[in-house]
Amino acid sequence: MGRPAQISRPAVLAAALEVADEHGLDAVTMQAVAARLGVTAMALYRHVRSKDDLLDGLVEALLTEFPPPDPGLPWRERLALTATAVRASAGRHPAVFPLLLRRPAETDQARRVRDGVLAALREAGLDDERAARAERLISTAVLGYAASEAAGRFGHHAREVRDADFEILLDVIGACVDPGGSRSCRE
Amino acid sequence: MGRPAQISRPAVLAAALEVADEHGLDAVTMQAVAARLGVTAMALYRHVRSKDDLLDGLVEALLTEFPPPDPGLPWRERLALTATAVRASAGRHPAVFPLLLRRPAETDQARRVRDGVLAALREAGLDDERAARAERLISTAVLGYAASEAAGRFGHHAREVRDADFEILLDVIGACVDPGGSRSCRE
DNA sequence: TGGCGTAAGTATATGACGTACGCTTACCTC
DNA sequence: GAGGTAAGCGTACGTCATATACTTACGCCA
Repeated sequence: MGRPAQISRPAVLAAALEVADEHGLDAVTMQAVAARLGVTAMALYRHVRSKDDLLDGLVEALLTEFPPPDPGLPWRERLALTATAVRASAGRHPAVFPLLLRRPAETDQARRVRDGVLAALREAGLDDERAARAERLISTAVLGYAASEAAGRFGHHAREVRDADFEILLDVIGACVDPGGSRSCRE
Repeated sequence: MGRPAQISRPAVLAAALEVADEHGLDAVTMQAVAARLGVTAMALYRHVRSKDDLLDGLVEALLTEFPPPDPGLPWRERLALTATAVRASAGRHPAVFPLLLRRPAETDQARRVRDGVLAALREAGLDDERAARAERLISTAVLGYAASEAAGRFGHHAREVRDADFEILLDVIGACVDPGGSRSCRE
């Protein structure tokens, strides 16, 4: 019952993401997002609780962008694919990405990604505690790298340099987890 | 000549840091900082160019908090001390710290810290290019860890767990740079 | 002694922002 | 159609950063 909806929560989040991508995070105002949807700012409040809720939703939307890696692949490849997907997401949405590091990350999508990483680590032979620890460190390093890159902390460096940096980061992570690595994070 | 100053740029930054520590980054408004100093908001503009300049100053102030490690110490210890100091700074000022990852970090203090790390890495035997690369990865990992911890991304974990995580991070970094480490970031 | 220049702080105003509250609109079900 | 109800709107308020112009309080020079 009631009047038919012109907008929806996903539409609000999509519009907000567009605004952020085009004009930066500061340009994400209730009025700007509403204008893009052809409604008034107050109309958004039927679909998001507050501006903070909208920003949380943006983070969630970002994490939904990349699919989980094929579970048939070996663990190391799954880790690399996930990390690369995260980095690519940061590249597509540099303005929004830093929010990932500031917010609790206890949403459904965040859990989905984390569980995938945990599964890969357990497959690599780590017990629950060590896998949890490794996941924390790995996601911190990857998020930190992606956020730094998105924020332009490496901005004066060419793309190839940053790609090489990231490869090394993946190598170190892999070597650290791999049972064959001599100085691993497994002891 | 002119009227004697009641406030100064350092005083403004100190007041802003207090506000941030006590009530969070969002509470750092020109009015709140000014009120703490007993002046009007506009008086601050004699000492900071804009609110952004004030926030940049906050980051700078944070980096000034810890002294450079004793140059007589071995490189590995210097790295660990710097990383630990950065982490401690994040612990003291969790609200401000995330700014470090969002801002260019091309200020004097940021350069001072970076140059210290670079010197340690060159002492470890890395050439200029590899040292620069290692510095980027190391500072990203350390900043990322400290920021995550400050933002509460590991919040539900006990202090000892986080301390142990950080130790492992330092170990991995050390092993990666050390000439003796088998899978190092030096090749 | 007194005015002048000048830098510090104030007063006031503006426009953008987030959001509370109450109203209108447009659909659904009887 | 009449009523219920959810969606979107109009209006209003308080807060924010900041521009502009004013006032205050000092050192200097006559």
